[in-house]
Amino acid sequence: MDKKISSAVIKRLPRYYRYLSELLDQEIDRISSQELSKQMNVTASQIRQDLNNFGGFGQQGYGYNVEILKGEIGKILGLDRQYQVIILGAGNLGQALANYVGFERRGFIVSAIFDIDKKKIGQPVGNLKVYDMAELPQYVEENSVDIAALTLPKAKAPEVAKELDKMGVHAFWNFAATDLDLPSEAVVENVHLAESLMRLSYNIANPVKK
Amino acid sequence: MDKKISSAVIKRLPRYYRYLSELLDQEIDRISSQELSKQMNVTASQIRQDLNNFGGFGQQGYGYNVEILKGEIGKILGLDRQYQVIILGAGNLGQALANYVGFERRGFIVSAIFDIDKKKIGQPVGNLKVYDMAELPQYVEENSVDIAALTLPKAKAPEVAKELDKMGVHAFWNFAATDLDLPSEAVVENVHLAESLMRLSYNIANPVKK
DNA sequence: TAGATTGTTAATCGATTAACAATC
DNA sequence: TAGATTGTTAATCGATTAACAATC
Repeated sequence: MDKKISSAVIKRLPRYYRYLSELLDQEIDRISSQELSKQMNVTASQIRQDLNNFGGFGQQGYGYNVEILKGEIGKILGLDRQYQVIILGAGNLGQALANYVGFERRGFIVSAIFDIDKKKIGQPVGNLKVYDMAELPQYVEENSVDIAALTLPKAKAPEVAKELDKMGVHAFWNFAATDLDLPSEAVVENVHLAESLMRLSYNIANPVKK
Repeated sequence: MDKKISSAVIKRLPRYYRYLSELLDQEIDRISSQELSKQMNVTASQIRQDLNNFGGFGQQGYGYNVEILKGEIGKILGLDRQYQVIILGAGNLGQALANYVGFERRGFIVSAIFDIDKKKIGQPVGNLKVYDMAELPQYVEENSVDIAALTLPKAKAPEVAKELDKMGVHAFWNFAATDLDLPSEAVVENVHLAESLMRLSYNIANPVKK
């Protein structure tokens, strides 16, 4: 019965969540769709439509309670639980992700980082040690793993993802410059930095004319 | 006269570019929209519509020449020139970006990295040294800077961006978890990793039902 | 109660897909 | 020439915006 939520809506939810968090930090406890729309540069109509995909969180004549709304969006986004994350590839980016404490605060716990490079194996990264990629199957068997972050070369990423999927890890945060091509149950969120940079260069090369 | 290209199209261009690069690596020199559509999992119609925003790059009865098409998309994306990039914030992410050689290959040259932390200033990052943020105005004056990558805390990012904009740097690759709010001529490409992770968790928490 | 603002339906706008004539 | 495939118009689909009755 639940009607499918469009991906356009889902893309916007984290931004609502961010703005609500900031309002809460400022100890603002209620907000109208109109006021929020001004701050976020979207239409009030869109905010109300988006939120009403999930239920009526507001109150006529009053607006939305910031704390409650933040909580509801958090639940929708699945932020009311913890996720165990492993990182595949201990290069610069993998290490940066491992060291980023912000993720931990939001419930994404990096529990291990793997590499194939003998020079890296055993080295410390944050308060972890780099594991040998060869130990991956055993690790996944013995530990609960919710998300695999792929920060390895594009040539390796699809096969490692496929193996992980077979081992029972079905959610991927993919930083490799390639598509993963996994069975449809798998969940993939791509972060293609090179593509992001190309969009930036497009907008530099093609300025909007006045 | 040029009709405005929708951002949906622009978002797809880098992916076309990536697939064409791979075809070229495989020494495939022609491809039809239908064959490409199969590989990329999009409709052939969409590919032809997208490309025809920019001109007729194909040939009836033949398809598209891979090398020529890649070159044309590269030009559209502004990849036929070099960009001087500076990085603001020498944390884990800033260092990872500075060390990532892939960008250099595509014409994005990281020429300097800045931080405010005395312990980091002067330290080597790749083959650069971390500059004192206080030297930023002088650096920008004396060197050409096309893009500023912002990998600093969200509390600092908007003000640093505003200063850079005033100094004449108008393109921002923003990794800080905040919106920048700059004059409309400025070009901003956001990479909000926390939001990306939330979309992943949404899709874990709300599996598509069969 | 009067005023404010939501929730929701209807109207508009834009993007995607389908179809096919043009043409290599 | 015949076959293939583009470029482009038309049809469909979906997302955004507008409007307003419901209601706090």
